[in-house]
Amino acid sequence: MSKPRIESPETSNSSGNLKERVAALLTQATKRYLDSRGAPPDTAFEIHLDLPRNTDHGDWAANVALRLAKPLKTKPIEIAQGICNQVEANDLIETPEAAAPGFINIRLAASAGGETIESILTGAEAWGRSDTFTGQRALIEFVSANPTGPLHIGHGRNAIVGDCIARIYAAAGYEVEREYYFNDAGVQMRNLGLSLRARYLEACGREVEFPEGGYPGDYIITIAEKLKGEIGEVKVSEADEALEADLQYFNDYAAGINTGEIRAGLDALGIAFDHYFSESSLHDSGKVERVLDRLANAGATYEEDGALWLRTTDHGDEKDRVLRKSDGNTTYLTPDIAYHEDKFARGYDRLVNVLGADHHSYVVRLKAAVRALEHDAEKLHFVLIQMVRVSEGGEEQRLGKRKGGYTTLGELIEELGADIVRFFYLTRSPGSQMVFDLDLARARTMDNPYWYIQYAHARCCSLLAKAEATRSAWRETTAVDATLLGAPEEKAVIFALGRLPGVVVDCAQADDPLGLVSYLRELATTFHSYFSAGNRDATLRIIREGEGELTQARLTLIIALRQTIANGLRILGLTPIDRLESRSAETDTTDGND
RNA sequence: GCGCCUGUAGCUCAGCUGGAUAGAGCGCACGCCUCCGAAGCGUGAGGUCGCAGGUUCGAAUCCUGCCAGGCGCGCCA
Repeated sequence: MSKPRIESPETSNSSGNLKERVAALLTQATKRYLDSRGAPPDTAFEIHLDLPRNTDHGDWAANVALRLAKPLKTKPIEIAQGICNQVEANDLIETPEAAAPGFINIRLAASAGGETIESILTGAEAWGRSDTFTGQRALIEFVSANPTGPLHIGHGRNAIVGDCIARIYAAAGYEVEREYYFNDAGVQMRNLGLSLRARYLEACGREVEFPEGGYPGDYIITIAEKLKGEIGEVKVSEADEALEADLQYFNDYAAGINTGEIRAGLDALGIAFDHYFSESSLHDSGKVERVLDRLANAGATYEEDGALWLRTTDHGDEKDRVLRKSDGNTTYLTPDIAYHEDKFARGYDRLVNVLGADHHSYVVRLKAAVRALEHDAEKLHFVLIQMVRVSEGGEEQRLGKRKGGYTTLGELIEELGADIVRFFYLTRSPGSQMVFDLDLARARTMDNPYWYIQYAHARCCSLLAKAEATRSAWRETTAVDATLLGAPEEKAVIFALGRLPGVVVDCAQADDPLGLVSYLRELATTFHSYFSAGNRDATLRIIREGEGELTQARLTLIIALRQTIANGLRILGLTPIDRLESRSAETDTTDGND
């Protein structure tokens, strides 16, 4: 049962999301058109608004008429014309035009531009947020790396994408919680303890064989040295019965340090979790056993070869999966099922799991288990994060935790700063493999899209400061005479501003922040273009001496623009910059080649 | 062998719930600062959307089969 949507006329959604309002107008018109020609009342249609490439085609184009041509057995252009005729008088859009082969082209009315700016200024920090998903709760599980070592650049991508999805969900109205899951009961943690034990003994001058499946990275040696510095050379028993107790000690010590580093890294990125959920708690509380019972009662399991199997093939898997091995231990899958049983019991409307693409086979398995438990698997979304490589000086390095040396997330943040790291991770779709271009990320030049967007924001600040400093009289207001903003460049800016709430909702539905990043780049381009138009044509300059009302209107537009860029950046977790440092300060080329 | 992801301009990538001449950034070639920051803007060259079929009024987008790259295929996690 989905909860009813809460209608709240005070949020920016109802007043600010032009796209939704235009779609509503067309929906009404289409219904009236269908009625007028006696079509069956259940005739299905959908209003889909596209951004046309060609500005002659207006601000939006709808293709309903083309889609209705077949069911109505009518020429699409006739349907388009019919729908256009049914659009009721309004102050939002100009009269729509039917265009061959059957598009409906929509152009915003000039007054809608004024409305957009007013929505932004009255919305202020809330502009861009909407109530589309208000009343719904979402749980975003991400990172979930075990504390067996520092976070690497792959985890970084997961962390940033997960956090941004959470932020975008929140902006689209969801009540969001972030969760980090630890597999702290498995062999990975045991291997960590064994690894530290070996390194500690080495540090004490003993010759030991490094454990199979252990973690060879240098960071374990560092931890071992730290440990030795604290406790000195303590006798470590080699007797089997003593090993487990020792191991627990080494394990806890290493996990403690690694966890601290992981949290510090996430903290540096501005990522905070609402819950840290541990696998061992599922065992302790009996939830693992309970979910096995539930699955058995549902008839989804069977015994074979001394093991307990789950019939995942009933739900599209290629083979059934073992839940409990013949040695009596559960597989890693079982506590994960219990974990998701727990998530569903907590009553979320949407569950998002952000995980590495190398775990994709897990998706079918887990969804099968969720279905077997009779939960709505549609609520469970997976975002698969593809591999990250780093390129520097034209060379690529491939990174793997088990191979030892690699770039950690911490090193990346230290060198570039949290915001640039965050931004660069977002410039590719999560499902595409990405090459993190270190040279470009370092560059404080026009090539770097991060600075390009920040420059647009800084330029707005600079203009407003200039207006303050000169005698151009203007006042902060939420009202604007949009008829003064009729230049094509101005209309382009206004229209672009109005898209923010819709972009955010689209990103939420796609579980992909890239659309918002692209939007901000386009918005920056639109503004830079407008600004530069003033260089060609002085009448388009924003601050015009002696033209108070015009300057007033243009500066109000700039305030709305600054607000929109700032809000877009903040939704992504980035901090808008008011003033860019002069470039000459860092012209000396630093070479890190020695 | 099977499954998932990817293949779009020289390079890195958008677009892929089908729509009007296929986009951006970088690189390349030109042009624009007595003037609100040129960290910018404008113009141009550059593409058989991996290949071959199919569905459709219409396919980069959907379906099928190939080809290439990545990842994963355990009573490991």
